[in-house]
Amino acid sequence: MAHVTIKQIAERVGISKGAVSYALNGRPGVSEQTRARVLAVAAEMDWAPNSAARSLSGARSRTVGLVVTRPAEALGAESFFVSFVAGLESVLGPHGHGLLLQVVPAVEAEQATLHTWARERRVDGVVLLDPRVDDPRVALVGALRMPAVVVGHPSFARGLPCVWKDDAVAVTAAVEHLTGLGHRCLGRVAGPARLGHTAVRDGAFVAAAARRGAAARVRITDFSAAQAAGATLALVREDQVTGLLFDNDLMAVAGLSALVGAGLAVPDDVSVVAWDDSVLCHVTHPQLTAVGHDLTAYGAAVADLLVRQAEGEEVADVEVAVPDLRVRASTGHAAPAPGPRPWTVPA
Amino acid sequence: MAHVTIKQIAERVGISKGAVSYALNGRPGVSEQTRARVLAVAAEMDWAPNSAARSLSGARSRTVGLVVTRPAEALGAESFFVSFVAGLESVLGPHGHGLLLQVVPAVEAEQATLHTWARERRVDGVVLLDPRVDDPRVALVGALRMPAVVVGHPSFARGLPCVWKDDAVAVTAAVEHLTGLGHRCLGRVAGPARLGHTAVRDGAFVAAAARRGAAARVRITDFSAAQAAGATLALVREDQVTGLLFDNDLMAVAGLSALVGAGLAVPDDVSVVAWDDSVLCHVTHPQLTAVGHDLTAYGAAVADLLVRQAEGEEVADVEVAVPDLRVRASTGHAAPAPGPRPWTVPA
DNA sequence: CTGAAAGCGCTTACAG
DNA sequence: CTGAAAGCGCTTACAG
Repeated sequence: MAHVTIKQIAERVGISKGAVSYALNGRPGVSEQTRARVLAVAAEMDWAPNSAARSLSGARSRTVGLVVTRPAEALGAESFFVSFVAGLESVLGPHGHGLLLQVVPAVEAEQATLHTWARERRVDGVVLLDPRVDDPRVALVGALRMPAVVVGHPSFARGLPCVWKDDAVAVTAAVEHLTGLGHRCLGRVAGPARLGHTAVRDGAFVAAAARRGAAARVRITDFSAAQAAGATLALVREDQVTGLLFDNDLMAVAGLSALVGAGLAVPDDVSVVAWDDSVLCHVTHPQLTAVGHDLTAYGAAVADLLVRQAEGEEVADVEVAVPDLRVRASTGHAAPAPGPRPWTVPA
Repeated sequence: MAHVTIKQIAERVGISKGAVSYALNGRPGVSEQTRARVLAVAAEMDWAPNSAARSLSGARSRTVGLVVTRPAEALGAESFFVSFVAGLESVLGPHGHGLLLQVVPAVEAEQATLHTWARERRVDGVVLLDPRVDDPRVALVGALRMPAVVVGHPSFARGLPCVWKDDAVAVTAAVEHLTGLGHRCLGRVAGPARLGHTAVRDGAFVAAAARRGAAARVRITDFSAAQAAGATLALVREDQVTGLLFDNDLMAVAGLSALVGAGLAVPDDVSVVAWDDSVLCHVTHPQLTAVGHDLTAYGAAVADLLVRQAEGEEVADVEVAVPDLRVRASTGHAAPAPGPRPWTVPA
């Protein structure tokens, strides 16, 4: 049963290989009767097209590539990852496409991977995660003439098709939630400055706070738990912040722990808002208010755009649903009387 | 520069395509002088072998497959995932192999994927994660004559090569740590019973507790945070457990939260030991004692075995380092006087 | 040491 | 509607 080819099907049915190919691919050139017979025999023989042969004939590999850079960018995205990939697969699978995954230590290696994939014709297109400011990958895939979809804001895609969500609106909702609770001094524990979405969120954060007459402080981190904890305590102790917005769930959990460890109560002393709303937000005490989104739908939209683009279709940018704020126990009213607090005294 | 083929290299150097192939693959049949010239020209033209053509000629696709089942099994493995895959890639990349990833909703779909990959000749071999008791995939890859490596204990691999670590020894170390602190009644929050490693760990847990004269209770869960929280409270309230061992980090965090939410202190009332020791264990308060292992090395060992097997080598099972216990603040001395406690009164 | 040729399993113009 | 043939870009016996 192994290694069934169209040649064997052709012999069994008594027609040429070419006719078998037409029948199998639903193209004109064979009678419906012949087509039905071919399909039946192929199914009976458990035939499937040899992917290498198909790629070599047509131009397509029926494979899409995804490079994940680790550790910095990816660490924060661990919870992101499985859901997003599941979304990709929900579209790729039914189209018969595979997902080639590469995990690399740094961004330089990512560019080398894209170059190699292009030269080897391994993939029909690639997903570009976490676009950076002046991202070199954008120019690279252009030079390689490689179909690509940027997962992020159009301003970072510079002409490449992208799938994006409006983080600015979500940040604004979080800020208004906190100011609505009476918080007058807000802090944001952000990811690396070179990431495009950091810039978008920072800008929206500062603007939204200003509109509400609240102070806004941003601290940049590398997504690590240690830096998240440090930034959290610095914001609260040095900047008198009482309401915090984090750039992902893991940092929010790390920040929560740091606060509790410093003798501060959440939400009585400080309110905490996470970002992504993975299962982590449900396993803390108190549970975390979070900006949440549908990662699976996000991945599906990316795959859809990529497949259509690889098939030569003209595609336009896609905006998915705006992330929404899911309020839980980690956000509460600010203390009525602002002013010096015990913990502002140097430890 | 696009679409460079060996034909073009042959023309440029002035020899046949066959000779170019020999030179490029380091095979005898060309002079060293010719080989050097070919290599130089290939590099200059930025040539790389077309992967489809190479697969079609030889039998190899230079691709390895990994199927991840979601949600149940995979959810607990999210933190597991990126490190393990990074380990796989650290070996696959230098060998020029790609990793084809599929995320499927259930185990039936996983078998369909393996079948499809075999028929399409998409992969040279597959990684089988989370072996189950009487795992149907083991028989399937045998029938498909598909090279495979089982990530788990030899008793579940039934003849397939496997990479494993001695969980029983690690469980025993955790039990002895807890009994050494004076705990006389231990609980284990386990994953699904059908998973092979659940059986191994359950058995070691009960046996080790018995050797120390301690009581042992096991509660099976589906890896969800909700069931982990429920099992934790049931063990403590109904079974008078004071020392807990969890099957992964996420469940340990969920259990910790449930305990704190129920007014219990960790480690003063209950000690908690997590499993995997991902970053999650560092972002709780208190930080979690955990059984930890080197996931990247684990993945690298799997990839090494798979590549060697796909190349036709006879391979033997590989045992990687025994997971070790990393003691932190979540484990402490048991209350000296056992007996009824306040929280055993029905809430 | 080198060249000419067949073949891997498909797809796709091109004739009948 | 159908068949015979060329071609995708490699690898690999087989002759010289």
